[in-house]
Amino acid sequence: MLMRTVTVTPVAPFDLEHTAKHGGWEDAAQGYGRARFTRLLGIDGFPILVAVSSSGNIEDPRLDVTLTAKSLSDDVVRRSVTQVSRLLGVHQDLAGFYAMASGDPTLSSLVPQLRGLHRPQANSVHESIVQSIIGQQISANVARVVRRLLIQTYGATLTVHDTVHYGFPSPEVLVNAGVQGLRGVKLSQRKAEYIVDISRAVVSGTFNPEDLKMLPDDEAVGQVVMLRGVGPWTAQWLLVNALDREDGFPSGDLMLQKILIAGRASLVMDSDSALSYSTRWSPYRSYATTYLFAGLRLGYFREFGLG
DNA sequence: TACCAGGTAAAAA
DNA sequence: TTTTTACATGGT
Repeated sequence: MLMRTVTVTPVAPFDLEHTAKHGGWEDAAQGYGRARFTRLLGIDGFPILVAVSSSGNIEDPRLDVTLTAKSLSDDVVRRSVTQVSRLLGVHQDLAGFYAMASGDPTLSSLVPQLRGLHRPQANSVHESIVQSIIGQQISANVARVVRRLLIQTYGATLTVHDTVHYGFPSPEVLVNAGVQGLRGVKLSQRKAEYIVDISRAVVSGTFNPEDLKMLPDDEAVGQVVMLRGVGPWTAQWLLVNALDREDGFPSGDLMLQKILIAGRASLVMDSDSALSYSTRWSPYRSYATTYLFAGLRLGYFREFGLG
């Protein structure tokens, strides 16, 4: 087993714990513990374990990225570092969002507590779509159980220091697992069909998910909702979680609607009124979304019965 | 026991 | 065109 360490300098301010622990979905393929972010990547189909720790501070951040794999060419190292930089959103400039948030009644007290939180990005567009389909209509806790089962059943593995690390299953593996295989990890018949169909389209080249990154927001949404199993909620989360757009807003999200009600003591909130309310945060709505959910995980809305 | 949860597609009206 | 309904399952 080989190891290499590379230093990455994020755009300040950057807080690794906030970004890796509170910024996105929990996931059996990646996680934060002992002041380190770990993730198993697949580069050219070979598993690469990535571990990231902070060696600077929030205002002068530096990240030590350690790669572990059976072989590590310079090219693999370079691509792995590029990928993990994307995962942690190190290039994102928070200044515009912070300026907007300082004058906003809902965000002004929350945002300083999360200073340095960047928006984590999914490992791939395909992975983000699959994660979202799993999460449709079920609670975050149930979704976590299903995701862990899927990843530990079908993901690639790499054992380092007697610890087994899991990667997220590739489209090929999900096609081979088939609908029956996915039902076995507690997915519904319908969600299993969605995931197999979309994965098959990726494998066959009918659908090239990474091409969405080159499209404007509305065109990317228009393309992805044509997939069976992907609706507006999934498409909007994709803008935030995988396409690295600054102004996505999943207005149909029930939990987000509840957060908005809590923040403004409003009586009712549906998708349209949530979208209407959110325009005050434009063009930084992806940041607002990420910060609100991070606040939720930290118990910031507990007084309103949330979290 | 019932009901809800970071929705969606398909059927029914 | 708009309104229901089925879907799976862990937590409360």
